[in-house]
Amino acid sequence: MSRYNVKECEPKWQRAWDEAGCFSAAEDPSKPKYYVLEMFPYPSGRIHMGHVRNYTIGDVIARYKRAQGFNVLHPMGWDAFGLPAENAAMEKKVHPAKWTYENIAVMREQLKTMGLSIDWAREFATCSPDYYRHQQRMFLDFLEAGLVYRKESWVNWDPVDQTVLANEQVIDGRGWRSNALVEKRRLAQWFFKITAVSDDLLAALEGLERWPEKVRVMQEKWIGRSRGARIDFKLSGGHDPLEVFTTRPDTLFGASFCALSPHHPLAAKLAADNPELADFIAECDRLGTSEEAIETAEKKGFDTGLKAYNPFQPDIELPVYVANFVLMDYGTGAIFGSAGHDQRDLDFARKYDLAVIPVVLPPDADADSFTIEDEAYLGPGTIFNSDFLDGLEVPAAIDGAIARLEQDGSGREEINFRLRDWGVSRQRYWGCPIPVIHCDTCGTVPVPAEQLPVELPDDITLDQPGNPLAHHPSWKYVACPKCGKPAERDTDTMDTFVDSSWYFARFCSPQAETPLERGAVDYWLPVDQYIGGIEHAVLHLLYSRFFTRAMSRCGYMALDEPFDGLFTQGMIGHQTYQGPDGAWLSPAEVQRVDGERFETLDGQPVSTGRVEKMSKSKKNTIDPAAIIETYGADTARWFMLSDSPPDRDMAWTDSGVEGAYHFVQRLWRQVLDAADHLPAPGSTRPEAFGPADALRRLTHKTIAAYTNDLEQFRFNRGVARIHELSNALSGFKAADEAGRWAQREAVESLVRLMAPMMPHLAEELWSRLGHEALLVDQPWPKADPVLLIDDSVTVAVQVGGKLRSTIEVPRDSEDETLREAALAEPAVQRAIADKALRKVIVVKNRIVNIVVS
RNA sequence: GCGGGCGUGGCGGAAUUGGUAGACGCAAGGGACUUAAAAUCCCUUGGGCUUGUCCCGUGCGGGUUCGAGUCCCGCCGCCCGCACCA
Repeated sequence: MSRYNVKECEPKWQRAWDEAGCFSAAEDPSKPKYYVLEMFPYPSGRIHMGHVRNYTIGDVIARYKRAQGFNVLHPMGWDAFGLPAENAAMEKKVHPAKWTYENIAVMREQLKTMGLSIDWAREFATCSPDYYRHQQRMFLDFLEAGLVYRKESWVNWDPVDQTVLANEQVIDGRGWRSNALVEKRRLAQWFFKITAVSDDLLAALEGLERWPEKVRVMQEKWIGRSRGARIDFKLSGGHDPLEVFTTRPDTLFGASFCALSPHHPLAAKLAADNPELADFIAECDRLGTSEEAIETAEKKGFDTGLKAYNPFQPDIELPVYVANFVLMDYGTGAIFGSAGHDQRDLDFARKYDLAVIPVVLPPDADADSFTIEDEAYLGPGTIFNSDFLDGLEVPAAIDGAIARLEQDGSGREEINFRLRDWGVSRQRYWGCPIPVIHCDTCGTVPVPAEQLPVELPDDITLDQPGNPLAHHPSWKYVACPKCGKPAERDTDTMDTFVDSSWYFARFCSPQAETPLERGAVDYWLPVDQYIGGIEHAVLHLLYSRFFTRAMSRCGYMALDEPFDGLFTQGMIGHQTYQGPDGAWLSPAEVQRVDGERFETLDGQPVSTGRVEKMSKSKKNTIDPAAIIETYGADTARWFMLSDSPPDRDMAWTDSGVEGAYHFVQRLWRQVLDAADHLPAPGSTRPEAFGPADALRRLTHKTIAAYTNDLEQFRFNRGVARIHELSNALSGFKAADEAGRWAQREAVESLVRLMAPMMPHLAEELWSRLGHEALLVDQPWPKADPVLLIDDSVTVAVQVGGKLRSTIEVPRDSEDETLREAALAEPAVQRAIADKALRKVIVVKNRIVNIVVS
């Protein structure tokens, strides 16, 4: 028996598709478009299993939509700027550009072996001046539109990577790449004004119906809108009033102190002639922002001696503290403490022996006896101890308090966001240069359009810490474009998340002389289906949403949301192995004998750990290139789609891959066996089908259900249906011409349906079935509705809710017929025995339940 | 602590959205073919026993219903995200 020759067939069909130009996309207003995009890869060196899963899912969708008649755009590119290139440059003494482009070359070839339906003519790398010059152009447009600005601010400084990080890039107080404890520094930085659209970014989340709920919730939390009031507290000692922000103005009558952030300007002012306070502030800074520090930090305060006066109770003196738990970058950097109804305020009040005045009475509590002990009361209730607010429910009291503050002129309603503007300056070489020039006379001057791109110099030295662009002997020295006097370029480069915030739009017209071509983006955008990892739920996906709005404001497009549908795939894990000494072992170093695992080299017993995300440190990675080399791309793709739902984490197993490979070979044999005696393609179908009807029904049911599975990303269910049809075919023997026709229909449908998942095998089988034209150009099969409905159905018969029998009856039999047939079953009679019939529930085509007493 | 998700055989997972629990696959066991192995094909496979179309069974305890993996209430466990946001 012949075997399917993967090594011959896969390259053969890849060439055939390529030569026929199957996947090159062009605008065609007469056809509905469909833009499928997977998150583009960082060129780290080799593709990994996460890529294989990501691009397999995307390719299934792209090929399926194409077969359905959509004009599909499915491009690929490289997120090519970033730190690893600089690190590699330092370690291996190779230029970041060389390292990056060599990696791209390797990964491009690896991706091509997967047989993806990609329009490679649109490929680009973000590190190319042909890409980043347009990014510089847009940066300047944003600057002009007021969406970019420069300011000095406290920033997150990563001492290992020697660069600034955006808030989004600080995870648990550590740099997202280096994992180093982040420090606070004050630097002049460029910012994208993402807060200008906070409200819209939040409100529009609701319209993203084809996004995972989880991602929308994460973005909602990140944007963090809260409604409250900004209130002026008069201060003693002739100071300006203290502004505080609160979401609970209803608790103002419970105020017992005020507290400032250690970074608050007033704190600094007071510290100037109060050394003890200065010491306290310094101590707060030392504690830092690390997770441990925050977790264990006790609430601490320093009494400034100042007094504050609540606008509703101007006669009561409130002490003013500087407190370590008050954040400078939220609200106004100052709070009032309402100890009864905020846990932090309560902890603080107990520690410094301040008043605790409850002002919200829980629904069933008694005003005379209600007290606060160790837990603040945060729930709903009625206001008391609060003058004009007494008797109001909390929401009404909030409104009432705000109204009174506005009336008095001592405060106003305010909406606050957690979201901060996006700091994009990075003190690194391998990124897009920020196209501005600093002139002593003219200040910050944009680089004139005709001087773009500001290109990175090639001759750099990476062996000293800090920014190579700043060290470069000549690069930064230029004449001011305005006055002509000597000036300096900005030596920072943009955060690489800027590069990935608009690449999806650039794919629409990758060769355009302008950043984007209006006709192309209007036709292709938004991306209809975006696919990638959940790890970008906030960062990349939020930045892209901002960028799309910013690009629209600057006239590049007329669109708010870049990604109509989003699918986040799960991670790929593998079992972990450890030797007797606890050292991690790679799967290749482990052998299985009689169900036990041993080290291949020395036969030492191996302990098997849980399935964990593939990582170099645990040595549980599998190189996809090796898998494709051995089994072929179709096997790898099929296994990726087989068992686990695509949004869930999955485990890579040898036996799973082998199972997929066996199925590839089985399909090959099955279709070839059948091909020999099937009627030729194009001959006429006999009138009567008779005995072959069951196969025809299954074929059409499979088409309908499988199509539905693909629409819903239920690939594992689809795979099972292919198995089912294949199983039915292997038990099928054609008795006559009609049978052979049904068989041909089943086989060809099987091949057409599996094509998005296993494109090479399907194409080969299609040609072996006698077809001249490429399968990839064949339309998606349509299910015949008549064949989806069975003539007879199996109805379950229960007695008292327990299954006792099943009956085979004509479809849509009358209730009475079902009832009688059910009662006639011997097993049913036995179950009823001498009990009285109470009632019989009949659900047409489904079930009969006989209730006895 | 807050928010979200999940809990079904040895394993990955199905279950028409309240109607025959365990589709499909993996693993395991048995058999056929073969001098043998590989490959392939066939059969068995949730647990139990009294082998009956019997009993039990979808994390645990209750409830609603003719009927619950699915809905409601209360627990337990795991995973993910956020975390001094006033």
